Amino acid sequence: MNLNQLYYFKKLAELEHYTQASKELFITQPSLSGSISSLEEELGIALFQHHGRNIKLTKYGKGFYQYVCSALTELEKGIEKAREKSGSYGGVIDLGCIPTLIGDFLPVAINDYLKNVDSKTKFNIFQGMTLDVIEGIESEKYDVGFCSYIENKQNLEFHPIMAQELILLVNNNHPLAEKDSICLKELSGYPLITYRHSLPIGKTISKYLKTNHLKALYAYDDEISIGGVISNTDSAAITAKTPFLYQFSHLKMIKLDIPIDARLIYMVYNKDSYHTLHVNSFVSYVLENECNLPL
Amino acid sequence: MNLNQLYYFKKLAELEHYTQASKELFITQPSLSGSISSLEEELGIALFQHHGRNIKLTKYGKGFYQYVCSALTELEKGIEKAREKSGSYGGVIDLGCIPTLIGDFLPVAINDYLKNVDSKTKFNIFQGMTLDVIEGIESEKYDVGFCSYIENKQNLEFHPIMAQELILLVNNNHPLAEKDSICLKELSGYPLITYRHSLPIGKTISKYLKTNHLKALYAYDDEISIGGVISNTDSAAITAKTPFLYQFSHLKMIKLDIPIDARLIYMVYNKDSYHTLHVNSFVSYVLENECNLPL
DNA sequence: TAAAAATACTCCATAGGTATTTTAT
DNA sequence: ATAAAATACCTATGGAGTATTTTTA
Repeated sequence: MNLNQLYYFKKLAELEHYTQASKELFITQPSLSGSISSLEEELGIALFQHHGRNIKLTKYGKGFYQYVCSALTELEKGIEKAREKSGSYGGVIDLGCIPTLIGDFLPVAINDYLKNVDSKTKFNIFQGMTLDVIEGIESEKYDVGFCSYIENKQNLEFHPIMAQELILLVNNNHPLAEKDSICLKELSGYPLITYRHSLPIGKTISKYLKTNHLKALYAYDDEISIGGVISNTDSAAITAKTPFLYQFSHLKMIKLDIPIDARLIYMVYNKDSYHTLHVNSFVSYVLENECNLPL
Repeated sequence: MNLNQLYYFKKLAELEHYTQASKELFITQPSLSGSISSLEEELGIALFQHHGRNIKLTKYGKGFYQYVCSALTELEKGIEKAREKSGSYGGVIDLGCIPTLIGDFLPVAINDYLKNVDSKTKFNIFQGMTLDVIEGIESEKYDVGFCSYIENKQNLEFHPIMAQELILLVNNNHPLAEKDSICLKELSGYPLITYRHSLPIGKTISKYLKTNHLKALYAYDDEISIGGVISNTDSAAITAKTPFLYQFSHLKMIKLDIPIDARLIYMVYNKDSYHTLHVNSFVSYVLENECNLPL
């Protein structure tokens, strides 16, 4: 038995006419006849019967037809899914991304790619914390991730794509609100909040605070939470400068003496995973055109 | 693409080891390697990737695997169903049968066939009125039917297989209960019931009653209904003598002057339909061994 | 070095083609 | 006479084989 026999059988079952079916199948009538004969022989049962000079499906052919249809449909779905990942255009790319890039870097990168490289590519975007993104990359749920750096991941390839400036955030009533820039050591005595310590950015900030003997409340996951708190308390926050913060009025962003490359965001992918041409193409494009690194 | 490639892919996806898979598939490792390569090429996507000297399914291979599995499962179900109808033994035969033979003729015929010809045959028995049986034969729902004769069915082949004696049925209190045999014309004046006129047996009986200027209530579908009525009224009934009547006590069966072959029951099948070897074998067996006709 | 997969090539089975015959309208 | 399917025969593609090389643990 082979796949063509099944396609031939399906068509013949629908038309109940060898000559007609053979035309639609782009084979000759004797070829179709032989193909069906050998299928019937292999099954040990007549799928078609003669009614005068014409043919009709038998009871058994009708039964077999149902199974063949669903088998072929299922197979074709599989082929289509596989092909939509490849093909010369129109691939599918699954992206994992931390919140801070979702509204800013990522749509720009994707739009540029669609405009300049392949407008038929479909992007599935999943949002999550860095650890979620990394897990998705390792499990191959995502093709490419955008997140912080994580150590001891030999199978992952990290490429820095942008630096986020770390700033001091206060509301307009805060005693430091007058300043445009400030040193970390001047913060001593002011209540400070920042990201949860389990996040890479929390760890990074913690490093700078410790060398300056500063304490802080490490409790937040993202800039929106931090912005909300700062709007309504007299705490100050160390946070990444992102467009999310612009939604709050009455906030003041103050430059800090933290190196511009202290907080880097990376594009990451699994070195051991197979990637489609589309994925590779997107990765290359981002590396060459969308990186925004200091110096 | 061909079916073997799919079977090969499935096995390789499960074992993730070419040499091992090729053994289980009874082909050589290079053959398997080539087969999978061409499948990957046709799909335009890598289904497996290298991990050192071993291989692993890719994300895309995993997706494709799901579809291939269900397609192959579906196909195999179809093949199995088709083969179970044929095969050298163990076929399936669908029978339609009127109630009067269900408990008597049919189980005997089937048991004899299972004992003497093919013990692996499976019989699906469906009960219905003659017209239901005929409809099932015409629609190929049934392979073989047992029922009365119906006219103007050129595509159906009827073979008489038994005669049922038509008798007068009364209860023990009936004035005629003393008699062992009686002529139809002696029934004038007694209330009579019999089968519904829409049934073939009702038509047959009606013919004999009319030639003797007798009237009757044509209202019943089967012998059990008739037996029940006769047990509890002082009507008499013209009915077929069947084992169903033995469940009633206090009933008397009286011979009538109706020819023994007035009521014939037929085996019927569709001349235009394809029949498996098993069906043909059963039909022949019944004709040769289970017929019980007068003279 | 040994185990695994890929490559190079060879061969034959068979899918599909052409020409023709058989069957039924 | 004609339309439909089956049969007979032929050809060429490609599926599977053997022998060998490449890769990597």
